[in-house]
Amino acid sequence: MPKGNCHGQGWWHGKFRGCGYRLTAGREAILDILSHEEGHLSADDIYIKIHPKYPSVGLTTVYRTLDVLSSLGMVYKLDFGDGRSRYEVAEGPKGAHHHHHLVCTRCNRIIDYTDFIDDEVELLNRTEKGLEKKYKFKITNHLIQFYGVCEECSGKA
Amino acid sequence: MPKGNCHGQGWWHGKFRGCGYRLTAGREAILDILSHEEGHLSADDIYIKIHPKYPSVGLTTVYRTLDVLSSLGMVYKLDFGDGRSRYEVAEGPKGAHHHHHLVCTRCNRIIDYTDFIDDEVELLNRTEKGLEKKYKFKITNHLIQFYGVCEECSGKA
DNA sequence: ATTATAAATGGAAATCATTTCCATTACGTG
DNA sequence: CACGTAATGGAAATGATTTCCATTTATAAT
Repeated sequence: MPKGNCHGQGWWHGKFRGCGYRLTAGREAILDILSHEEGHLSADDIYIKIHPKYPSVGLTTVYRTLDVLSSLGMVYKLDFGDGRSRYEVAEGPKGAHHHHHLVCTRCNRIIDYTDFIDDEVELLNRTEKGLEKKYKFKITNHLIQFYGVCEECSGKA
Repeated sequence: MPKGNCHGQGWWHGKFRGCGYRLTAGREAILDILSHEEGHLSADDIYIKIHPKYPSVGLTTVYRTLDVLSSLGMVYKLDFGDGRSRYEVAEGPKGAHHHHHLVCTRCNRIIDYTDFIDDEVELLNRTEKGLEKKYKFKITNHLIQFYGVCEECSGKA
């Protein structure tokens, strides 16, 4: 039983079982890495991190699991323009705080920010309601990213 | 001289030349397609559309040109999660109207919307200013997308 | 106009993330 | 404990994008 786990095993377990998925060792390992590691991991990053402890978990399984997690809404699949998908745990019941991303187009560094999030979310909710009505579109999620040049890179001119 | 061209050749020309790029036939053809075609074209879409008229322009050149256009900020490179990049002309001096995207996660249809854009942009500008100061990050661009299920797909249940 | 030079090109081959295939294994119900 | 189905791993396939390199072309200088 991992300590400091901000999600609570019960949640994963319930979500999986409820949708007819089985909670295997590999899947737990992947979720565990995602919720304990900082940053925005690619499938390969996760594979590498898991491998020492679970050498039997293959890259294919990592991809498959990330798909499942993503379709369950437990994980967000992100694109920062570097040619590979990146994943991060979604906010669970007691989960991570809502945040958005600043993407440096020079060095590809990602900064998570939570500033102004309340205003953003408030506006987004309003916008979502309006869009849902107008386009008869059921909105489940949103993405906001700002692109630009980070402090280090702008120093380097 | 294309008619109804909402960008004006002068702009492209100036932007290219000013940055030391040469304005070749292939590059013009690509920009032309992008500014006259509806939708969010992939590199291959563009290649196919150009090919009948410019059979000598290769796919490699399409990719290269899109990179240049993208780095000049004349074209946005977008990811809608279907495994290929999509491109659209950025707003030029007299260019296309600012809009964001609704992405259907079932059928991958994209809806452009301009509703609520003014409020969004107002908030974004405020947020950008705050973020720039706090993170010493020079913001050049932003991305907003909503994900969900479109009318047709929710009918199909 | 002519030429020199560096940029741009196309086509084939290479790369690399992701998916597919399929025979084997393991979960969880009965 | 046995069964049926979901899950697995590893190799091979796929498909978008990039790289290579010999050839062509746009542009600035003559």
